[in-house]
Amino acid sequence: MHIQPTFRVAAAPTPLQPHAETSALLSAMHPAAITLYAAEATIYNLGDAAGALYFIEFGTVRICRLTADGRRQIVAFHVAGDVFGFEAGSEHESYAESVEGAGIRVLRPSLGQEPTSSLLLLALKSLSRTQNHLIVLGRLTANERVASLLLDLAERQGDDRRVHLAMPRNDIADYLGLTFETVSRILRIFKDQGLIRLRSISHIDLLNPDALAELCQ
Amino acid sequence: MHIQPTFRVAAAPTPLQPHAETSALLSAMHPAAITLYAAEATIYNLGDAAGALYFIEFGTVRICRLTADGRRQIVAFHVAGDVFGFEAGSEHESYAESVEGAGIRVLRPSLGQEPTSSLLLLALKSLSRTQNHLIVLGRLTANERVASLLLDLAERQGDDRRVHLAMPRNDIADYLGLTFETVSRILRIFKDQGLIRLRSISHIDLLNPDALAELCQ
DNA sequence: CGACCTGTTGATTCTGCTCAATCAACGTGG
DNA sequence: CCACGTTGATTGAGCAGAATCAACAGGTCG
Repeated sequence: MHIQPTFRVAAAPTPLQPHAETSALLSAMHPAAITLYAAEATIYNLGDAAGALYFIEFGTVRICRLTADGRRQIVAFHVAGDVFGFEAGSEHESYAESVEGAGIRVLRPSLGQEPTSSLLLLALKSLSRTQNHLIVLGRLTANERVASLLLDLAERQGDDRRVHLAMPRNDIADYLGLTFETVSRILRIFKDQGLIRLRSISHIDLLNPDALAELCQ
Repeated sequence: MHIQPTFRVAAAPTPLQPHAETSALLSAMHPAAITLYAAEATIYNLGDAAGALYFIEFGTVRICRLTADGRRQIVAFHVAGDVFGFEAGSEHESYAESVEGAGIRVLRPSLGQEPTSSLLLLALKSLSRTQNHLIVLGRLTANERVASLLLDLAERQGDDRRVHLAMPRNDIADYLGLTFETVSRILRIFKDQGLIRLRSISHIDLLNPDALAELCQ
């Protein structure tokens, strides 16, 4: 097991039983042992050879793309149970970093093997999620974007009343196409409206999920 | 061959030799005969049963998603040679319409068949394209968005100096996360700057592709 | 204890939206 | 053939939402 320095787990590791297609994939692809990544560690970089997939045991991962002048767009956040690393070409067109500390299994494809249906399904789910995010970036207001993120995280974390924001404000902004100041302001607005409670900087109670859902329409 | 009423082809049909993975897919999936669609015709709708894929012989297709209150986001434009219709679940989460008249072959999956690698590759290319569009919507200015569309269309149409805008301004706006007035204004700005020439409402000459490329960084 | 980093808050600016008028292209019916 | 209505595109004026610039607070680490 490879351990990176200054490892720190922000949240308690929450192992998660994988979905049907994920466990099918895990058995088909001979997963490696868990590699531990420190917070802010690079998992793969722009231009790295693609092919392997990554299964998250615990922690949070961000997938990023850059404009030529360095503006960053976070394409996706992945959490425990997710598989990421899909790439159409032979090189990664994005880079992946751990947000908090994370534990990840590398899945290496058996050479010359035809793809399984579970692999295709995972790729298509990724596509569906990404398409959905296009609506967020293209057609929702800043308020609606933040509300949709809170609800999305709540759903993925399996608790519809409490959300753990593993990522800093800046990451949220780069995911939602906003600035971190705007994210901060909108959280405050939601607080003032009694929609949320800021238990701590990274823990938020959703006091009125329905009103939030109403918002992101 | 099924023919829809009031068929009209805006541009001359341009049959295109498919890429390697596409032709592999075509032979593997027993394509149906070409169906002709009139302009603005529905190819599949929200909630329709998914599973089939669609190969474009000629014409342009838009894939759309809606917010709950009816705002539209065009998730992708597809042109001759493209395959679309991928869906993770059993129902379509978006709808597809012809922009101009279009000729399309339906590809029906052989039941119980494992996916081919060419199918996965096409899905991953779709994912890559969609991720790239996230940058456009999340991090580019209005000028940069329009410039990136012009260059993208030029590249896909195989002529780096002339672009055919098959879709109305409103579609461009809903693809780029703008309003149609803004699209119109920016085209005028580009014209005034000598970057483009509006040969007609739907035909644009790129007088300075490099400057446009500079723009979208 | 001081430096640094993240987050919050305020003031101001500006990009792109909204609302509105006008125009051109096209089709229809008198 | 021309008047009229319709639709998409262009252009203008004013406004609003989010960005930018800036100051400051709180927590963490050396």
